[in-house]
Amino acid sequence: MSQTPPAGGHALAQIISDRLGKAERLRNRGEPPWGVDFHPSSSCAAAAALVPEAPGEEGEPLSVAGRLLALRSSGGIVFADCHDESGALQLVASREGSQPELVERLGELDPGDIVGARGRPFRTQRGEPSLRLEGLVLLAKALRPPADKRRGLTDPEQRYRRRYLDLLSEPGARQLFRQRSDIIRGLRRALDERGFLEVETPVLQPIPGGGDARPFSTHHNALGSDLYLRIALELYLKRLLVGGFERVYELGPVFRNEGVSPRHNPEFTLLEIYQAYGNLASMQELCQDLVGAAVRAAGSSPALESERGLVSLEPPFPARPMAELVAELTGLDPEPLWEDPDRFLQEVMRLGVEPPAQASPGRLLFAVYDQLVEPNLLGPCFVTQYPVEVSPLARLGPDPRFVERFELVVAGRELANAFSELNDPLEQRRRLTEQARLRAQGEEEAQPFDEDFVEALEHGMPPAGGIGIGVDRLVMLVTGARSIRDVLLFPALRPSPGEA
RNA sequence: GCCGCCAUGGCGCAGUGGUAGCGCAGGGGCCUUUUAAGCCCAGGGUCGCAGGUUCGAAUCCUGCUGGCGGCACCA
Repeated sequence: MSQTPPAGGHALAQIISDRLGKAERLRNRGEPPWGVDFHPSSSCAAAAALVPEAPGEEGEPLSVAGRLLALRSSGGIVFADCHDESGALQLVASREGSQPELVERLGELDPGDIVGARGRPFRTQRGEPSLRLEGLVLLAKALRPPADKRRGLTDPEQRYRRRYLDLLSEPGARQLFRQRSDIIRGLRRALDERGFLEVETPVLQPIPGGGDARPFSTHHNALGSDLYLRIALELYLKRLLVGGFERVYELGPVFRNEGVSPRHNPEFTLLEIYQAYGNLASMQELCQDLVGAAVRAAGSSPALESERGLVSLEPPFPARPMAELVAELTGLDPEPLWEDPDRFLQEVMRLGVEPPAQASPGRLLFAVYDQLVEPNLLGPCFVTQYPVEVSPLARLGPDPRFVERFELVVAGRELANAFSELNDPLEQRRRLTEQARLRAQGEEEAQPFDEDFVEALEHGMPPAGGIGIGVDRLVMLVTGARSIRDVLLFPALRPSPGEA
């Protein structure tokens, strides 16, 4: 390994080469730059708390481990900021207070290096909690420098592509992902307390059902069959209701072969819950409870600043039929138009709404709601009475044009989707047959027919309530994140040219 | 998939037609209490990629790649 920097080379190449040289010199001295064990007795934050108040006084010896993010050498004294997950502690080596060798060794380390340090806690003249070094061991030499110490990593591409650098240089990033974990744990705890069983169903499915979305496809070599990554959890969880489990949920990734945006990632985390002998009312209550659990777990206030304005997540959330919201917010009353689809279509187009391919009254109503009402609905609001045409898995309501379904809308976004589940196998067969017909006509998002699922219903599924919650969007809402990429550790990006 | 904006040393930025500059980081040196330490010295990029216009392009044009935002689809 050459120790001479390349003449006229790239700055980064020079840095790496220089650091490699340092690593090599350490190795030659019998100090391996990687792979040494070290077990700190204390976290940096805990050590800082043990520092005596009086200047000049020293505490009992202890050890910490972490990454050096700044080194300041001033002649015979060297300061280094050691960071671990808990916080930071300043390491100090001075000719009068430590072995001279330690001053030397600390001084030749680089920002980014991970070290183990032993010493006595004390306070510097300026009052900074510090550790007077009595021992120092390099645990991992960093060959590349950390991000800019002043500004951190501001290029969003780099933040997402090399998340570890973002986490390292932005304390807020780590905090956000800790909140995400807290929220997910809060949801699980709330469900566990209510007697729900967490299950795992296939990610690879022969028929990707339960939602309207285009799937990713793959192939199983040994089986010689095509498989799809699941777009929803619904049909397998309902099979479990047939099987006698009465309260089940699954929280995990689903995959949709669709566009990427600040609110969409091709893989995202979905929570689906099914409760035998539940209905729409029990799902509303559960939904409110879970949103509340998420807010509490995140340590957030129920009064949240969203892109659309201030939102209060204090229950209860009001419930409003879709047709009522449309009439109120667009002035278009769907009721008198229901028997006159042609006029309905005209009125819809007059509002500037892109009409659906199949212009039935229900689809027209949904189009107006979807394009004009939902995006402007601050909420929280349970939007109820969805047209049957757009809800092939939900039970009909008293008015057979509509199903017993709600979506929870907050700040113009769907946060949850719930039904009284359809358990009539004959009706389900008709609805899925209709979906298959639309699919054959080229509607790629219509649901494929799943004979095995219908057969399961023919064995008898108890009446049930079910709900799906977009976990990433819930996390965004309660943490105030603007982009879904901010709440996903490794969001979807195109492969960079170098790794394509 | 469509539209708009962006792309300069490791990081953050300036430079809108005459052959690139600043701060941080990195290298050498001074300094025993610093904490965005300070001071001195030297170094590093041909300006995302490929073409084109021009006597001459980081700077104008075209295409491509990547990112961001919006639309479409959806959660």
